[in-house]
Amino acid sequence: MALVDVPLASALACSQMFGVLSESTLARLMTGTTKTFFKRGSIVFGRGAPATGVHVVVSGQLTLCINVAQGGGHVIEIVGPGGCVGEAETLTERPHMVTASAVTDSQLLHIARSTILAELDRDPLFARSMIRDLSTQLYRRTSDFGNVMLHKATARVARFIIDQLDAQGAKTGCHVQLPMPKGLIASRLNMTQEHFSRTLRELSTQGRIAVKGGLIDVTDEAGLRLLAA
Amino acid sequence: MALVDVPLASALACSQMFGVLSESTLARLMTGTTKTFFKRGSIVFGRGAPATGVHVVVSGQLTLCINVAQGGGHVIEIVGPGGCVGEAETLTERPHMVTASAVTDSQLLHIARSTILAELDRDPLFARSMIRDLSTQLYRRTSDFGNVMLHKATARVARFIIDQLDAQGAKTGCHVQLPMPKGLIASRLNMTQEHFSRTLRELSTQGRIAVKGGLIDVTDEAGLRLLAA
DNA sequence: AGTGATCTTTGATATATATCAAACCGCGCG
DNA sequence: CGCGCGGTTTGATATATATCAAAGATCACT
Repeated sequence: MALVDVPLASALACSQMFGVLSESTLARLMTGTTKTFFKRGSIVFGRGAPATGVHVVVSGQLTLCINVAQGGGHVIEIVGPGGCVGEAETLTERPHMVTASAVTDSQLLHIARSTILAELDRDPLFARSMIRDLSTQLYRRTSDFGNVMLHKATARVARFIIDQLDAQGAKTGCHVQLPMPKGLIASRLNMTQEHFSRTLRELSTQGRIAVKGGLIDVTDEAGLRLLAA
Repeated sequence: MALVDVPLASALACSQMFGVLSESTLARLMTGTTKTFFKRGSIVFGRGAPATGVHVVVSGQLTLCINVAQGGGHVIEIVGPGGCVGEAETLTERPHMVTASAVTDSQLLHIARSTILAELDRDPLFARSMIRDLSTQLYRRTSDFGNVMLHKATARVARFIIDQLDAQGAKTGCHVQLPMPKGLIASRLNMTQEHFSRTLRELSTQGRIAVKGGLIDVTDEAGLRLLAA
């Protein structure tokens, strides 16, 4: 898979968090920024390691896993292009609690902690951007937490499909492309691969979806949404 | 229970988040701050309601619950004096995802959203404080999430007791006072009251703890810590 | 096209946890 | 003192989910 070598600045500017910043802020941030590349399956940082800074995903996909290295633990988050990982650890000066690994070949940017801290002091707009980012992540994490605690496996799967449907937009009609191997999705939903498989089957015998490999055809969106409630 | 009526400023200054701020910042914040009081069992804000600002706990205890009003849903967080709730929702302008209710009679401070936003723009130190607070919460929430996903009930209970032990300090020796009714703790640990009760019993027949009502005597701390790993 | 490596499905079984129902206890209150 | 009531325990049972084992499918790469 050939990767376009995007210039640093424009790469940064494409991300949620850094997109709104001024030219001069970006310029200063770039000082402490390095391009990094991780092959599919490799580890970006491991649980327990000190946080050296923030990683921005330019292309590819990362998983954040709890407990074990090797991406083997439970997946708690999937991060795609424009996303950002390691903020909380960088800012609290605590070791990483999660292991980040590349699901696919991934191009990242690494912004050193000192650079982040310095810029936070310098540019109020950057601070605001960071605040927005952290708030959003906290909100999302809380939401996920609730989902796992509150709903049964079927509901979690239904919700995941619905979320994907919403995220991938109406452009695909009623089709959803699973963003990664089913095993990882299962883990993200806090269930085993086997259980996930069976749940998918169950949903499809109920006529709500049709599964063709990693492509899911949502045939009864209303019903799914009801299940996901 | 008689509550001391603490002056606004010193109350604010006692909290984690606002303690480090300058006099003038506090003065400006107080402009948008009101004292509020909630009786045991009453609801501070409900899921779905728009976030009007941040609540600071001066005395008492709040639970944050997912899904249902009445404090009946799953407890995801217990907040005591010095703690702060509603930051993420206030800053992302999204409705509350959790219901906050008072476990005991509680004195709170409410800081209006506009005040928060204005001060974030004005005082970089406040912004930094907010960033630290959000990071810490995100880190904690992630940690809790992992705990629930990864560990069995026994381990979660063990960890809870250990955490309480650490939090209440060595001053109490090896005794832990449960901070709230067992049913709520069970919910916080994502299990039923019954299961919690049985787990406690199991731990005590193993000789690791001794339970006397809401008071727990930790007789084998090392063993407990092992279980909690 | 073949071939290994990875991902996925299926089946049988074990286990953790929830649910339902009832008894029990401590405690404020009349 | 006894009464009622929220909180807690206990027991019997049901259910959701994990685990183990093996077969099947898919896909990158030769």
